[in-house]
Amino acid sequence: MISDSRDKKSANEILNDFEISSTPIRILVIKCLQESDTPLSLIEIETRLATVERSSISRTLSLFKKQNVVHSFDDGSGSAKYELCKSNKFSIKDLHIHFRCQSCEKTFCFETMKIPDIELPEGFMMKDANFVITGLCDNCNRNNPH
Amino acid sequence: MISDSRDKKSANEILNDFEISSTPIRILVIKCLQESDTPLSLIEIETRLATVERSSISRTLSLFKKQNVVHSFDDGSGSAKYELCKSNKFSIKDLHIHFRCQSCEKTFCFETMKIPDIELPEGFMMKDANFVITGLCDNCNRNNPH
DNA sequence: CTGTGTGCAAAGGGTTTGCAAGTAC
DNA sequence: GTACTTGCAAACCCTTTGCACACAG
Repeated sequence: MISDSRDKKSANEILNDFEISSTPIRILVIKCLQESDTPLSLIEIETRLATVERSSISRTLSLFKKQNVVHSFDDGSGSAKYELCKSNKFSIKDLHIHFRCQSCEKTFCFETMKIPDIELPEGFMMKDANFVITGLCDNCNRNNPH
Repeated sequence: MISDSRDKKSANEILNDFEISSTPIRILVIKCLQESDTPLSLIEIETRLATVERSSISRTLSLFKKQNVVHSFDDGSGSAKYELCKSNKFSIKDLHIHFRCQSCEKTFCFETMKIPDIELPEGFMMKDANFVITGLCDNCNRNNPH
């Protein structure tokens, strides 16, 4: 399976690790995210998993989010995007920059580009951050010269 | 008027500058944004301008956005926030970091903190960016010690 | 038998749009 | 009179929820 070369764990292993009982839909959702090269929205997952009800995916994602199996962020497209977490413990240090192409609408993870350290004003406390750059991706930039 | 000390121009002057015809609603929306110390959502503007229809504000904001009178960004609250632009020409260099407090739900502009320069992968082109930090603001942090 | 998981339909929140009446030049 | 503005109602998009059935332990 393609995904296994990249994300070592099987869907079942992930569910075990996070102490979530294994069900067909949960496995499908994890595999779907593993096999995608970009973060996906609820509806994109639904499209890929044609047999599964949107509400079931929604509930699955809520559960995954609560348990830190997935991380969600808002890429400005109008719908939240979901990606598998690398760790089962949330850390600001793991957050990376995302890029959304205005032309092909794909959202890219720049996993090596961590969100820069920001010195907040006195008293402010950072809990989470979302840094999304929009523009043209490599491919669209070449095909749509301005 | 309070706002005029901060944003030198009157609503009418702004409309003139951007070559948008002056109407009562447009003036109200600009004043509302000038008088607010935080960016506002469509619904927050509607609440402050009790007499004006939501759809009219929506159309006004669309027009303002197109003409670069206002800038909109997504703070993760579920509704887009609008703030007046400092310049009538959009520039990535003017973009600054926003902070949303999870407790009081206020969104702050950190105008002095520009969005850091990011070196994108080969071929990618930045057109816009949205960097929102969430957490606790000074005030809520003090009142809700964890 | 009891928990949990799922599908369906409906509701919800935020925003935009069609249309017709109102206004300005 | 023509073009632009506005208000109202309805539509729209994305997501969640209520409920009843199905299924596993």
